[in-house]
Amino acid sequence: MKLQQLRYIWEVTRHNLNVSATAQNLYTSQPGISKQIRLLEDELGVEIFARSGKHLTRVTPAGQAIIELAGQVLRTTENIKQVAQEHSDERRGSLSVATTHTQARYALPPVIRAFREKYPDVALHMQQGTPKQIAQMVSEGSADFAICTESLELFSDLILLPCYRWNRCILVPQDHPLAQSDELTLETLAEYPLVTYVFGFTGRSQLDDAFRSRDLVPNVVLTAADADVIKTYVRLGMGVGIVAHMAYDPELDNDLVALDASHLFASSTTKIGIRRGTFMRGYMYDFLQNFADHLDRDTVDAALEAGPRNEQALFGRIELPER
Amino acid sequence: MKLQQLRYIWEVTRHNLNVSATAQNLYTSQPGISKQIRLLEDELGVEIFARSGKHLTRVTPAGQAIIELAGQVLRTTENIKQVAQEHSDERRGSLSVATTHTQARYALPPVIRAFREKYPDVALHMQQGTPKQIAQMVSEGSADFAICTESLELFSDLILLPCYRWNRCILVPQDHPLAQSDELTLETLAEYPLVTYVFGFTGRSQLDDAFRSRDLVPNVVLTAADADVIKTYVRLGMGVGIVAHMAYDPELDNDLVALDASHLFASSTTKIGIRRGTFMRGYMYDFLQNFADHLDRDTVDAALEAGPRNEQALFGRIELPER
DNA sequence: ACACCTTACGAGATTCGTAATAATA
DNA sequence: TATTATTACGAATCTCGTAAGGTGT
Repeated sequence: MKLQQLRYIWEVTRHNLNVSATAQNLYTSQPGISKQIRLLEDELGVEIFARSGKHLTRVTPAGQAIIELAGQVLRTTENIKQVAQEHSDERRGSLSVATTHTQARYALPPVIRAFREKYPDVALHMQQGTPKQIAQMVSEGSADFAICTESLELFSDLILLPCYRWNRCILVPQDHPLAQSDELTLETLAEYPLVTYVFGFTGRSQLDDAFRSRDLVPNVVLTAADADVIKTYVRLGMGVGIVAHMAYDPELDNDLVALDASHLFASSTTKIGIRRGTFMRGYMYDFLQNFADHLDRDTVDAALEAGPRNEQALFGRIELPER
Repeated sequence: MKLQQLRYIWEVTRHNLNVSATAQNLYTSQPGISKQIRLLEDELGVEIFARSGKHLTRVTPAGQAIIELAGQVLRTTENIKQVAQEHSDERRGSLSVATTHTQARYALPPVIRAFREKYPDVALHMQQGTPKQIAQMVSEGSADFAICTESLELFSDLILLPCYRWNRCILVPQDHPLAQSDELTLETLAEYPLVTYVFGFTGRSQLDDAFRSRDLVPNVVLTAADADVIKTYVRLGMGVGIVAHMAYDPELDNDLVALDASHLFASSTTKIGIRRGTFMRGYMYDFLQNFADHLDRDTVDAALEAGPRNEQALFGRIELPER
């Protein structure tokens, strides 16, 4: 059994059992991978992939379990490398952050700036995606941190660190009737065409819940994945925008009127997801605390050690900052 | 990074940093190991072992962490092999049981016999040792099950499955004054020279506790690791024997008188310790339930899944059999 | 002086890539 | 027919064991 063989079966599975595509992705040859997989199967005495003729069609039950364990092995070897690098040069390394537009655009810039200054030799990667995609990335090990508000709960191998709470504001052009209103209600909102986030993004579910609990059907005429697009269409008079409060910039957006909507919707919590068992570099702790001050090293370690879904016990008492 | 390199650093550590001894044990050459370790250190950019001249003197802090992770990797690869074998032939495999004399001699024989009959193609290994040694073996992965009464709690990576409760009896020659007594007390016992287990063996601590709680100092004139030795010296008139009840065989030991002592000492619990994360073969579940009927597959799985030291929650309500 | 690790070197095995072959959708 | 996995084979690499060389106790 070789580490490469384990990597191959893992990667082939990740590439929908397409050996050719896997080979290209790993900059090696199809026959090389094919052969190593064969050798591993021979050594173990089990078929990992079921073949029909010359195509891999599916993973056998044994393969299922083996690939799972192979993933564990690969992640642990990754940790070994991290440990080694931490001890050889704690200022060098890499950090891969997967996040959504909202975080990348409004919450992360100051954190990233400070991090770059303190750790100029850490290669920083940011990957943008939907909440599900970024959670998947971290779960697979292709990113270190997932930062978003939704979907992280779906992956049981992620540790969740709550960071801050936030709520929404209503955006309208200055000449809009609502611009003058001082007692905003859901009922009023429901009368206007709305422009807000796509489902699955940036606390959209909390928004729907609020309307539903009053038996209202909001008239959402346009949805977008980020606030910048939403603001554009609000400016075009397409409807009333509902965005995260932090997405309103009093200077850049001074052509729009922002009305606080904290009383209309339940607040959302932005969290950071980390793969259980990840080795934490020193600069990772630093990044976390910079993003949310209550996430000091001890708290994070405790969360990483804790069993599945123990966040409540750890964070139930902490007063999260409000944005 | 190669699996062999990880195995080498792990084994060298286990052999007190003696590369030569490790090489002999692994049937390979010293230079081979030396070189692979060097290569790994070069690749990782960290020294794993500290050297003074040409001797390995100790493990570096980085090495400490790396070796720990290497152990994880090796155990996971072991699990991969087990999974493969389970799927290729569920009747073939191996089972390594580490246990003490008392279990091996009095509790295990019927279980072993039944197991051998049902699984003739499973290679069965039994290793005898002190409770600490056998716990260590399982913790290191050189045995699957640790079966004993003491010391298992000391290893936090072991899952403990309580099996049965037992207590002691007093053994005396037929002409001994105590042979007639019908109301045995600790005070009486304390008047006679005693022969019993060595400290750290077979519930010895419960025995000491009982005397101490009455402010008595037992006159222990001889200690042994097993009941057979103890009985031998009881026969020689060396003193009054205190052994596990199951160690008295009415037929073979009919020259001795056994007096029940359950009312004098707290009962002890024999447990099975399994390394957390071990892949369980089908025949392993069978072995467990054969040894203790309440250890069915679901119960065992639940215990293996549970967090550290959750045994109380799982087994608190189960009435353990008494022997 | 002994035990031990490291370096040097050569034989054997392994991996990997190219080219050719076979099978499926 | 186009795509994809397997087989064949040769070149480069790597692993491993023997023998020699230093180093510390």
